[in-house]
Amino acid sequence: MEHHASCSEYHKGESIYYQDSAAAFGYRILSGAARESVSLTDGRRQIVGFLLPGDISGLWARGTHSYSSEAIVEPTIVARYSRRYIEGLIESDSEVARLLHQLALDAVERLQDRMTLLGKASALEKVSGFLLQMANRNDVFGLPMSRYDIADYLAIAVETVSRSLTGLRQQRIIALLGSRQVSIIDRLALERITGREPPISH
Amino acid sequence: MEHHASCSEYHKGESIYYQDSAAAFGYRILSGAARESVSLTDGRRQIVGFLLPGDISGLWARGTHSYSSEAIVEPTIVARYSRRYIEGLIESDSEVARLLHQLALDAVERLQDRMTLLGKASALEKVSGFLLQMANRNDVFGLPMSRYDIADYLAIAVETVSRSLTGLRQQRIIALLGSRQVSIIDRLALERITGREPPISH
DNA sequence: CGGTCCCTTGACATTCATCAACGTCGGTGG
DNA sequence: CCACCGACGTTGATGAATGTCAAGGGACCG
Repeated sequence: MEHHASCSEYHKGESIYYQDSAAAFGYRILSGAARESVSLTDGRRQIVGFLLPGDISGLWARGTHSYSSEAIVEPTIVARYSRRYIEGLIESDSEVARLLHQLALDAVERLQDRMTLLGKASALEKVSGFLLQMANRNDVFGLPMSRYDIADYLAIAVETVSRSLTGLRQQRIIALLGSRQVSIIDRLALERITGREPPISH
Repeated sequence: MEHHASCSEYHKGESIYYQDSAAAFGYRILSGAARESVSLTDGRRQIVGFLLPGDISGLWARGTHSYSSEAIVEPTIVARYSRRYIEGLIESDSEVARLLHQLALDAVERLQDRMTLLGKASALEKVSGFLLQMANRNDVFGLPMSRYDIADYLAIAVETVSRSLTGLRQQRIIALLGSRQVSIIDRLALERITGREPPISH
């Protein structure tokens, strides 16, 4: 399948694809990071997801992309696959079909996680949940995106993101090594803030 | 496939499946309605989705259900399918595989809609967007769920839902025929609110 | 009746968005 | 090298939106 892919390098801020454009390709981030966003007519922007290395994008849209996608680190390298080709493969190769189905399930799972994040009541809960999502078992990790991106992702103001982070820092729940590097000191406290209930036995 | 299904009738408030229980079955609502919810440690509840007749549930979870599901109207009739059986079918019947894949894509689409709803800034925007989602081409429709359910779905307080609705009613954008029946009078105004605008003054 | 939901409204408290100012960092050109 | 600039991040002050608390009414049911 790899020889049906083409790789491109994108600069920070550069668009990978545009909202409402024909969804002819699937994309896969090889290095760097990107954001998927919707822009509203009044200039507000809603970020619907971040793409990290290994992540797939553009495969679930029907017809046209619902979102646009832009690189957010310098540089970001992306592989592009023809969807027509992929869909042909699905028909002929049940192994590929299974893989694609699995990827769709992954997408559902991530969307559900994101939903429960947005459903949180307070800004502190949202930020804490976001950090836990970004901390993939690793207590120290980098944030490739800006505070503005985080704000638009969580649907709160930039200032509130900043204040929540300094609040967490002052309580020694996290430490910040520079503004884009986070270290979780007290993971339990973070999880308590987000408030997911432990399993109930029957 | 139908003879591998079993139908059950649920009373209002009765659980169809439980959070963290083994996801052994897929479900399909035949009549009535249900809600999918997560309960948080502090007693708050987050509703992640409503299930209306024809809707599918439980097929995307891996291992255990992330949510619990309860009937919200009296009575609610649900068909239950063994997932093991379905997964066997996927292997052997590419037609079923395609159908299931399609259903997964639908699920992604609905989750994305819901996400953009939650991403809205103001409560009025959320409620308006919710009404538009429930009004499926039909300007007059019923709301099977209570105000509390709507509140937990949109992550706002019950009182705010109520106030938003009376606000819309006072501006003659909607009419309420009893508390569970809505008639959209000015769909354009609703869409304008959802799109981007601050509250309209009177 | 008397109880229990469900819905609405009012009064008040709190959170958060907004506006404004300032600091930092990295790049760029004088 | 330094001055300047723009992007980004933080902090403070303030008002508006919304959560919280309280009360009451209506529908349904025993």
